Amino acid sequence: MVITRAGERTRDAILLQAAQLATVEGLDGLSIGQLAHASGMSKGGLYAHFGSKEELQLATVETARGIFVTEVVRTGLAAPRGLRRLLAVCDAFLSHIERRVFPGGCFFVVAMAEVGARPGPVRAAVAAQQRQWLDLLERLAGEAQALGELPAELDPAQLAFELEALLVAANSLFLLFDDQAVFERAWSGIKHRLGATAARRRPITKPRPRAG
Amino acid sequence: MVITRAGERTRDAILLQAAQLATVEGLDGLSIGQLAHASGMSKGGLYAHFGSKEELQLATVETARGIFVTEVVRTGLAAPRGLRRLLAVCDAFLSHIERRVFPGGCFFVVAMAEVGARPGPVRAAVAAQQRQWLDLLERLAGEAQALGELPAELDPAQLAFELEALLVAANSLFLLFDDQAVFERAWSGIKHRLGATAARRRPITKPRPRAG
DNA sequence: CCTACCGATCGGTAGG
DNA sequence: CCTACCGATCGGTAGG
Repeated sequence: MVITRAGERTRDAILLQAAQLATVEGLDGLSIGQLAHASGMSKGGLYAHFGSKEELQLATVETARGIFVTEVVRTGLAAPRGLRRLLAVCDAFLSHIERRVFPGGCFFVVAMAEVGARPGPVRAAVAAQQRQWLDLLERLAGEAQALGELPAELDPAQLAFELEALLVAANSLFLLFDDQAVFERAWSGIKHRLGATAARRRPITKPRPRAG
Repeated sequence: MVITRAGERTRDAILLQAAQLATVEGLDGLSIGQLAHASGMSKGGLYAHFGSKEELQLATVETARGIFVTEVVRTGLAAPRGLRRLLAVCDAFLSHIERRVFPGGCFFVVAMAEVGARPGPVRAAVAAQQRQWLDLLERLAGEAQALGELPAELDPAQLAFELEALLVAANSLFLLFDDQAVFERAWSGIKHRLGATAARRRPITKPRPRAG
């Protein structure tokens, strides 16, 4: 099978739409017909790219992972190694929520809640991403420790759990209450836990308006 | 309209089913036909109790709130006022997850993720419950403070945010990874944050097996 | 990538 | 509380 460059671009555009829509409608609530319409295609056209809804969901998770890596991981890793890098990753996470990179907040928070109780390939894909994310936080905590910027008796895995908890809480309560104050709460908790005094960068891009 | 006792019991049974199912399928994924079948009724029979799907969803949120109050709030409030009561509420929350009172974990975590980006009556109902829950944690933190069991300079609202974050993270990661170790992580974070040394009660009821 | 179609199920209603 | 039905949409397929 020959995959043309145009075909790839179409596929990418569909999956970008899918990742965005899934944070509002859910990975299951997102229907093929709805996605086809949003992409300006026919349903049949979509099935030329994805053989089944589950295949589409898996490709959507993979696309969301790519966006997450670009927006959060790479942005954070640009900071100098150690405590600053750990803080920068947390900052980048909060920033991508505040800027509404996904209209419904963190893609993986929505996905976790949706497939958490439904074993299968989609849950496995979401779990793998979450595992990598927690491992990254743990590794960065360990590096900060190695540089003497965090107490040696801290458990990096425990720290990763607590940072993840604060970040996700900010995401969920921001969406539910539409109140930016939760970012201050999360950041305050993170600083307190890490014994740091760093200030958050302000988002550069303006937050996108909520879809009516 | 006369509401018979039998009618009330039927309604309660339907809503209990709905609350349980919604934690797996979602409030939207839960269909009227599916719920009718699970309740041993016809679809038409369900519409005798609820005029629309949204009405059913609102009644389901209310039922879930009732279960949450019984399982978590009342259980926790039975402990003596102060730090012990705050810890008991957190313990009761973790226990209701561990015992799988809802098959898909905390009802309101699922609901928040689902309706967080979709304004409407259902989101408002979920937000109201969440507001009450955070207020409860804040009030209990304040009481512990008044008794001198927590430092006076702590912000009770900030504390409530952080406790909620740890509890919800335990819920989500427990479901995703099927690993009870997250309860220790959450409890460790809670104790650390509160400067407490309390041990968790072991769940009395055996965890229910996962639905295949 | 399209049109045209399949059976199944969706939320909801009529009439009893 | 039931049966019987409505139009719309679901995931998916055939054939081009």
